Amino acid sequence: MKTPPRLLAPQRPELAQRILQAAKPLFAQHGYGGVSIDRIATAAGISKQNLLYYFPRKELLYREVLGDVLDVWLSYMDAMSQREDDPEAALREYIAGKLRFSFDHPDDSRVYANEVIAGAPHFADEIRRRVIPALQADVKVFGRWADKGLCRPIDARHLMVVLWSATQAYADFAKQICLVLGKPRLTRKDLAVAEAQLVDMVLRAVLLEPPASPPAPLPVVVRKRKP
Amino acid sequence: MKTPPRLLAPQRPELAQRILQAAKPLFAQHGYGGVSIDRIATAAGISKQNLLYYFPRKELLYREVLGDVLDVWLSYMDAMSQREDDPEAALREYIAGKLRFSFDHPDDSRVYANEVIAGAPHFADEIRRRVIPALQADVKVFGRWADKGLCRPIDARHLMVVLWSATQAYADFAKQICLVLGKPRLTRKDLAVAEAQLVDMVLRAVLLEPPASPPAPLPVVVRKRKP
DNA sequence: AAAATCTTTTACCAAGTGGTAAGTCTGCGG
DNA sequence: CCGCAGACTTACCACTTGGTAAAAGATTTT
Repeated sequence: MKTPPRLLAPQRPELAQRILQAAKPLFAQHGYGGVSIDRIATAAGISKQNLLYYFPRKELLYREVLGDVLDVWLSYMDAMSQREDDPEAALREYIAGKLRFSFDHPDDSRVYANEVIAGAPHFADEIRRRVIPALQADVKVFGRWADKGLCRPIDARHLMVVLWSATQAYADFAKQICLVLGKPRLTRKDLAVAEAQLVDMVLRAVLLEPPASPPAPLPVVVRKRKP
Repeated sequence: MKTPPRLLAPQRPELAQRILQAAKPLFAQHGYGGVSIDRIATAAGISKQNLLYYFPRKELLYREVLGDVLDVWLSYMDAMSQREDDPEAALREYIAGKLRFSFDHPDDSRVYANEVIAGAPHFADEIRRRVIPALQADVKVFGRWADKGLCRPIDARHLMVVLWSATQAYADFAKQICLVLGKPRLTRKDLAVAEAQLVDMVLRAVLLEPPASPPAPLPVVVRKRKP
């Protein structure tokens, strides 16, 4: 018997890993159809045919990238189910985690965004299998919180839309946000401001009794010009 | 003073218009690099060379599409400056408008999203010229509201991020939201639920005195199975 | 050292890419 | 009827696309 068709990587060959790393930012920027395997190979410092040795078809490579992306993404998202008892702590942790993901792995976020915008042509099944259940678990947590009188009865699904989109915007739309903020790129400080404000907003929407008015030293409204 | 002259808009040849219409959904789904002019031509029902007669280079066609997209987008966004006096009404109108845009012009939203995710390689200048000023005007409105004691002093820029991303998510990430909601596609009713909840959330975050607890018949938390 | 396996390169291909150049076909005013 | 400009087609081009086939190196196993 030969090596079984390897699907997911039990210790992936080093070069395969390098290829995936090279492919990620390219797929992130240009989408599946916008990159050629040749460009990826060049970016990885090898020949196209050598790349095809590790990933016989372009789509296979892409799916592998997407799979890795999803692994990382989900690993940042298990805060909600951890703190079943404490909505405030759970939500704080969740938002912080998702913003950290956007800051630390912007390309992952963009790859995923591209795939979804395109209508998830290569990954709808995987999303159904791995993302939706995770989300539904979180939605149920909200249901239990509401039952226990720990939070207001809201439609958790739409709340998750706000949470996901607002946090991922700091990765996917970073360029635009930079233009808005007038900076060349986002810093951890920017993300901290975003986090404080988003947390405050969500807690006000979710909790029965809102947090003490300004829960943290809220930032200045608009930067003043020099006098 | 008049509105700055549209570049190529004054009575565009009918066929050119049809080409742009055909190009939009393709760019929306696949991004700039993911579509060939040949596919666009076929979608428009003409030959590639005939397309090149109207748009001599691919990038020109793309920019024209982007320009149209931006026109539509901005036309849905002037609510904030209209109601200088009434934050609540202004925000309600603004969110409703942006959600209407997502529902009525999802492809426009996606084209724009793709461009920004790619780092705005073809349109950074246009964004600087047309989007950023519009946004900064809105930010200033928040500043005046705060000065007049009409709203809490928040960082309006990050609030706009939430507003933009959350509303556009219903276009860009429609596929994923459908999977989450378990429906084949989004309906006006879904958007109405989203609107009610987002409005409620934002008003709680922005206004000094939050809206009466459930401002509208809030939806059920999770749909029940049939008994 | 020989065999077997794993890795990489060379050579090649049909189809598709954005784009050019030169025609042909229409309608229309003179 | 002519000329002529705008609209469209035919023919072509160099280059890139994803992918195959096979041979040549390299490494490990026997």
